[in-house]
Parts: sequence; structure tokens; C-alpha cells
Amino acid sequence: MRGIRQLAKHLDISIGTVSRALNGKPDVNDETRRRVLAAAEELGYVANQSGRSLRQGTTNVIGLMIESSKETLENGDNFFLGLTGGLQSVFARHKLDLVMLPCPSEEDSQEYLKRMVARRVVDAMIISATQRVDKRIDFLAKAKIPFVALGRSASGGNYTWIDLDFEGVAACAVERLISKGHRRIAIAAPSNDINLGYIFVDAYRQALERHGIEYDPALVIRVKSSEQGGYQAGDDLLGLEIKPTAIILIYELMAIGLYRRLVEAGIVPGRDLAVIGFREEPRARFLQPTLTCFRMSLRDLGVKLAETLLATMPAYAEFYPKGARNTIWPLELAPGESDAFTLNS
Amino acid sequence: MRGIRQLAKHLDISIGTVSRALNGKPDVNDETRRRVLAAAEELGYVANQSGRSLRQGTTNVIGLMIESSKETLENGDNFFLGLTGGLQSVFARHKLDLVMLPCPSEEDSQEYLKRMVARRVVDAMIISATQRVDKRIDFLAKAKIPFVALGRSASGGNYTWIDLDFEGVAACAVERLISKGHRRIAIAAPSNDINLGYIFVDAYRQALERHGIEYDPALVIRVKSSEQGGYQAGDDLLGLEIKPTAIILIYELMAIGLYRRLVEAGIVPGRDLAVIGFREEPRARFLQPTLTCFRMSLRDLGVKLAETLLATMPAYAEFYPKGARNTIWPLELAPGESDAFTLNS
DNA sequence: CTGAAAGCGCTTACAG
DNA sequence: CTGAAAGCGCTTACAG
Repeated sequence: MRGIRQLAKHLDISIGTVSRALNGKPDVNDETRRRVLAAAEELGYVANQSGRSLRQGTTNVIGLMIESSKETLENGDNFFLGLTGGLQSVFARHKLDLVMLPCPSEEDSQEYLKRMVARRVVDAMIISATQRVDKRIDFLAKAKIPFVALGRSASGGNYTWIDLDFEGVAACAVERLISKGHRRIAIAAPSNDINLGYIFVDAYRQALERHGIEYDPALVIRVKSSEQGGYQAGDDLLGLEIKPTAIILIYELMAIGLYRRLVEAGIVPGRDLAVIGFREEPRARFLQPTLTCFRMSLRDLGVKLAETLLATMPAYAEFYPKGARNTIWPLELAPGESDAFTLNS
Repeated sequence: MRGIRQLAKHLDISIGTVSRALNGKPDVNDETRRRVLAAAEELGYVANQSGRSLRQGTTNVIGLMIESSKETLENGDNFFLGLTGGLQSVFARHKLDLVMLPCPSEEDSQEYLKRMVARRVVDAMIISATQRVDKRIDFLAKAKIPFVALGRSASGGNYTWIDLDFEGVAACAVERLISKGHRRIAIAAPSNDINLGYIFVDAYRQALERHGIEYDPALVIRVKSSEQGGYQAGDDLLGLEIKPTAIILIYELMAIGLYRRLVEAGIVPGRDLAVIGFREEPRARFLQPTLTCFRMSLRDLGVKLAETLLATMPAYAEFYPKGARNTIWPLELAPGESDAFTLNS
């Protein structure tokens, strides 16, 4: 089927009426609508998106930008795929489609975003992995394209974000460890400029100081957010002059590498060293002893992200009267055996 | 910047000339082109994609369809993200963009594909996880939209595919095990209708029969393609009346679950049971003893997929004179310790 | 309730 | 080398 013109000719009515019938506009005779729908189905007609977009000024597509860094690849990060279910369940209500836009690792992420946005292939964007200073935010704000950031940033003034409760996780982990007698608590933080690193380390520091423990920069171990990074963290930890008795990890897969390094050194997690991981992850479930970590639903987060985004879009805001409020997404402690001992000092 | 009209007015030349300058057409005065490019850069003008697409009849976008099944999610399958780098490196040569289209799990995958294709949001499609009978193939062929399938299928007549060398892997694994004295070799195969299951089990059977070993259906253990499936396979294996001495896995993450179940039962892989995994995977790298498996480059596979797809597209075929040939993608044995013992019978 | 017509933002023959 | 104009496939005021 070529286009609406062919379909209209086949039905011997005008293209305007065909369009109105297909789009569920009210002023169409029931019988006419029935005929149009039947013919469209039979001939497999679906409106060309470029024609619609050009006329309507909207694409009905929402983009989810993905940074396919080597780290993400290596570690099989399914974070984004986990989000899609929740996102789509919301977008489907409004006949919006989700596309994932993987930024090539060779291309600058801001240039890529610019291209996608300027070409108007999407009506709105979801960005993630926000940096401390993130030019994408300024660009999107200036381009006046609706967007929501998964992650806070020091950039930009007034934009909408959702972020994990790193403060809550850090405070909970530190307090849990202190209550078990630990005083020398290390933290494995990301070595790049991602904003969550700053937030997490700050919250860790504050929690320590609330309990009268001095913050020691030597205990902040900077590594890649990956399994390998966890291995490296174990290595660095073993090299410290005064060994910590506990470590908090900032990225889910670090635990796997860390355990490996510890085992190599004859150190048993949960007995010789307390370990608290970050987000609960199917791949870390097999660890022995089981890892104390934090639980959340990626699907629910996806739903929240989608609803927040739509609340920023004039065309959909009415459906989300609560508005586009920034959200700190809570995680729930999932206690395991990796920190289940009390330090007898 | 509103559109080409504004840009043309700002430069005081016609929109036709602006368009030609921007698109690198030959018949443009060098100085004019320079001015246009400078103004576009300064004002942040990028051509609206809907306008271009409508006029040109192409979107310059290639879709990679992703089935976000619960299994994929649970297991953090990074197969697709691993492919994107290679795909994009080829598409970039032709200024084509890649978008990932995640099929909502609630929606029928053929309906989803139909919608995306009929609306003409992409010029061509890459599909994967082909089923034994896969209606998507018939649909795409009938719709005459260029596509390539990652995976063979019994469906459709003449279509282009690339598939992993399951035959080679199965034969290599079986022969390796037989050479080490094994005669009772189990195989963990997928429980769904995915085509690779048929191919793999067939090749396994043929390899056995070449060595005079009778095929025993009881040794084909049907489980989900996931870590949990691996655990289940271990469970099923332990329940067999006559225990196999070796097992071949058909999906990369099964090894993790299998190891777990074996450890629980006090069975040591590589000593009590020989295990050969499928594709080498970062997440299975920590397994002890190390897993014998098969190695391949996802990036290179992405390059091949992209080149094969472009060879089927009239507009790009000239750049890929080898044509769109079906390809069996080889994997290389990566020996580990999990099958490194000889059976003394 | 339906039709005729305008126009969304581009690219591209066609003149000159 | 440049401009004026047509037209890609739709949707949507506007008449009737």
C-alpha cells in the first residue's frame, strides 16, 4: 500500500476523511469509519511517520540515550534494558514509542545528542550517567526540548531529574558497619567524573563524621565501575598500610571482582573483611558468602522516569498533575552474610 | 533556528542553495558554501529529519530490534550492546544512524515489527533471536524492506542471515570430550522454539553418531537460556538415573548457575564432571575451575552484520561488492580447566 | 458528516 | 553557480 491517497481512492472517499477515520476523530460516520479501518487492515496501510511528523510537528518517539562505553559493554550492563519495560508501559498509554540511542564510543556524547535532537527524531529525551559538569543538560535546556536526567549534576539551573538515593545508601551502609564495631571503613568510588561519585563519597564522609570518625582520604579507593574495578579495589585495599576492616562498593558488579581478589589473598569476605555492595544484581547473587546490598525495582524506576518526563511535556502534562518533580529513588537494604560479623576490638 | 527558510533569509540566498551547500552538492560556489556552513554552525541549524525523509523517501536510520524478554533482562544480556560498536562503525561511513527498538514484552513481536516498518521509521532492520518458524521473516520479505537476520530459521525462502557456527561448536565440544574418554555426554538446550536449539542438538547428535555413540534423548536437558536455567540443568542432571560424565551448554550464562548447583551437590566441575560452555563471557570469567568455552568478537560480528545488511540495500550495494552472502560466524576454542581431565574407565 | 486545499521542512529536477 | 517551484505523505482548519 502506497499511501493515504491510494487508500482513499480505493475507498472512493477523500484523504481527509480517511485520515480522520484512522485517527479516531469524532466527526466521522460510523459506517465510513468501519470501512476505512477494514480497508487499512486489509491492505496493511499504516501512516508514514515522516508525513505525520512533518505535519504535526511531533514524532511521537521518545529517545533513551545510552552511552556504550567499553566499561558498560564489558560488564553487560542491563540497567537500560531493565528500565525499558517500565518506560514502555507508560509511553504505550499515549501511543509513544521508545527508541534507544546508543552513542558511538568514538563520538562525543554531546555532539551525538545534538545531532539527534536537532534533527528532531525524538520529541523528548532521557539521558543518564550524568557527569559532575554535563554539557548535555545545558544544551537540552537551551534547545527547549523536554528531557529528564537519570542522575543529578552540578550543571544547568532548572531541569528535572531522578536519581538513586546514594545518600541513603551511604549513610545506611556506614551506620550498619559502625554498629558492628567498624571504625576503619573504606569506600570504592568511581575514578571518572560521574556525579554520583561525588554524592556518594560526600554522604559517606558525613555519616562517618556524625559518628565522630575522621574522614581519611586514603580510604577512598578510586577504581573503574566494573568487575575489574572491584578486583583493583581489592588490590589497592591489600596495599594499604593500615588495613580497613570494611569496604563499601559503589557499583553493583564490583563485588564480583573484589571477592575474587580477596579469595586470592586468602581473605574471607564476611569474616576477615566486611563488604557492602551497591545495587542488588542477579549476577552477584551467587556470591559466597551472600552479599549485603540494596534492592530496587528497575521497572518501577522506568515508570517513574516516564511519568516524570511526560509531566514536563505540555501535550501530556494534564495526565500527570503531580508535575515533574525531582525524585530521590529509594533503595532497600537486603542484608546478606558479607558483613554479618561483629568486630571484637 | 527554525528551519532552512530562516537560515536562507538570514544569508539572503535561496533555500535551494542552502540545501545544496549543506549537503555537499558539487555545484555550489566555494565562498557561498563556506558562508552557509558557518551560519548553520553558528545558529545551530540541522535539517529536520522528517522533512528530509519525506522528500527523499529514506530515513537514514537502521533499526536493531531487541526482544526484551524477562530472561534477557534478568541476565543482563549485553549481546546487543556489544554489537552496536561494530554496527555503528560501518553505518557511520554512510551517515546512517542506528536505533535500538526494544519490543515491549507485552506486545507481539511481529505486530511491533510491523508497526515500526509500516510507519517507515527505519530504512532497514536487523532482527535476531530467530525462531524455528519466524513470521517476522515472511513479513519483512513481503514488505520488501531490506533486512538481515542474526540467526537462521526454517521460515521464508530467500533471505539473508548471519548465524553463529553452532555446528562447529557442538562438533568440537563433542569430539573434545570423546577424546578425553567421555561417552555419556549431556547437553543443555533451550526450552523454547528458538532455532539455534534445533541446530545445536542436531549437530551434537551427528557428532556423537560419527563416533558410534548412540543418541540418547534423555541426555538433552531442556532449560531456560539463563543463569537459572543452568542451575536447573544441574538439578536435572543430578536426577538422571545413569549420570553423564560431561555436559555441553548452549548459552553463555548457564555455566554460572550450573556451577552453583554442582557445588551444592559436592560435585567439582573439571574433576567429577566435564563442562564445556558456549560463548566466552566476561561474567563467567571468574568461575573456578576456569570454563572451557568458545571465543568470538561481538564487535567484528557487528561489522559483518552491518556490511551484509548494506549489501542488500540498493543504495549501498556498490560499496559491498561481495554481496549479501549468508555467513556462518566461527568461534574459537578457549580451553579451560572445566574439562581438563581424562576419564579413566 | 465530508471534501478541497493549505502547508509542515525539506530536496531536487529545471531554467537561466 | 543560483533561484523558483514542485512535491514527498500526511493532518487539519475551513466550507459546505
